[in-house]
Amino acid sequence: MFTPLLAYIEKFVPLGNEDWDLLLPHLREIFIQKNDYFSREGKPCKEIGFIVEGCMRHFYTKDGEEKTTYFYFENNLVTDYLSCLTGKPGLISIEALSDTKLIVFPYSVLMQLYSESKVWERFGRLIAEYIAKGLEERMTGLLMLSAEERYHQLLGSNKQKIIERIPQHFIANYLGITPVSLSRIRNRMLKK
Amino acid sequence: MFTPLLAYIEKFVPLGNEDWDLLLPHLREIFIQKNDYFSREGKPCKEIGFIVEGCMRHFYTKDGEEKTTYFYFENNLVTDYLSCLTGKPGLISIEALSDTKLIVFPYSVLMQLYSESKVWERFGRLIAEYIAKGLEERMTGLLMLSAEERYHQLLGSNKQKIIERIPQHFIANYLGITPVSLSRIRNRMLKK
DNA sequence: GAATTTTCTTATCTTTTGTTAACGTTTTTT
DNA sequence: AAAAAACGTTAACAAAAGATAAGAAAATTC
Repeated sequence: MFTPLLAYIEKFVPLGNEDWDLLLPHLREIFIQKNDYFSREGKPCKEIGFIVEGCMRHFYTKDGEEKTTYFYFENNLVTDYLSCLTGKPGLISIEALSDTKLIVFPYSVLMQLYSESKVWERFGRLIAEYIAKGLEERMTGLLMLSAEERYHQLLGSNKQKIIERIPQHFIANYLGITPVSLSRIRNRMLKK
Repeated sequence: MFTPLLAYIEKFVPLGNEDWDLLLPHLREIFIQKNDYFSREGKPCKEIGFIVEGCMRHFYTKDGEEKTTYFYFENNLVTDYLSCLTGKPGLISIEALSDTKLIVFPYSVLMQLYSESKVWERFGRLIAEYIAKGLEERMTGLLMLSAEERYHQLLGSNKQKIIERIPQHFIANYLGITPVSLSRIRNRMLKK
């Protein structure tokens, strides 16, 4: 039942039975319906989720409008990382884009594991490095590429599933532009 | 001689003498003159630096032009983190903006320490988390704030030293705009 | 399956941003 | 100290992006 999470973790570190058993009792399976929330702006996020099925969007609110800045898919962790790390209320919300099945556990448990086990501490480092790597690539893209180039990059990436499932105005936000601009970019592409 | 680095590390983890002694033999003090490089695009970055004095810029080249995207100051680590993590050639260069005094050590040594000592592994996690936090905040700014808002934020931040020492066209790049646009923003501010 | 809502595109207008170039100032080099 | 290079501002024009609204298509709800 929890094996997809185990497989994910083992992409980072080899887990002995005794290590896995430290986490196992704290795992729960939950379901979040489409349009319901995993984490809400203003509330501290205290859980880590692993998406077994479904997808979610990460967005913040500005001037009353929602701006989607990230997506989460199957076989990936989902959390308001910043809120977990700082313990402060989250600046963003995470909402299910479809009915979603998750494995969740408290961040406090993970912190506990960091102290108890060398393997888990290493996992914590590798995950943080993995996240930093992703953010750095994303940020470089925002600074050095035009919106059009970013869209092309997105189309050519392994994130192509984004395109298939996600409404376009969310993708526009992800690229840092308006839906109208994205529509124009798509239009231009057709003509070439 | 190396105490500023020790103090920096101890902001993350308490270091016993035996932990510090693992790193100490690998530390070197180096000087990089203004306009010389710490790391170069196309070459793997294999060293971590700690700036004792001076400052540096992090930039990439696009269409033959340099785009500055980050700055490093005293009492902070400097490295091409992405290149260190992946082992691949760096996409960016790091150049001294003034004569700079650094303490450096090989990334390979740090990785070795991660395996040898629980304290160092924890340090690696906390540093990675710290970097991820910074990147996330920066990226959120790029996506949810206008260039003008970002400039105001920069002025009001603890990074105000950036403003004092750094040529404005570098700051413009940092904000993701052209120098001309930044000049207009500044002009508008005067009139208010 | 009809009605409603959501999503995407297109058009128009406005604002912002980029580009290029000129000019004065400051800094660096020699 | 003079010459050269780098820097910041401004202006004029072009290109891109935002705002708004209208309409068509698709998806959802009832």
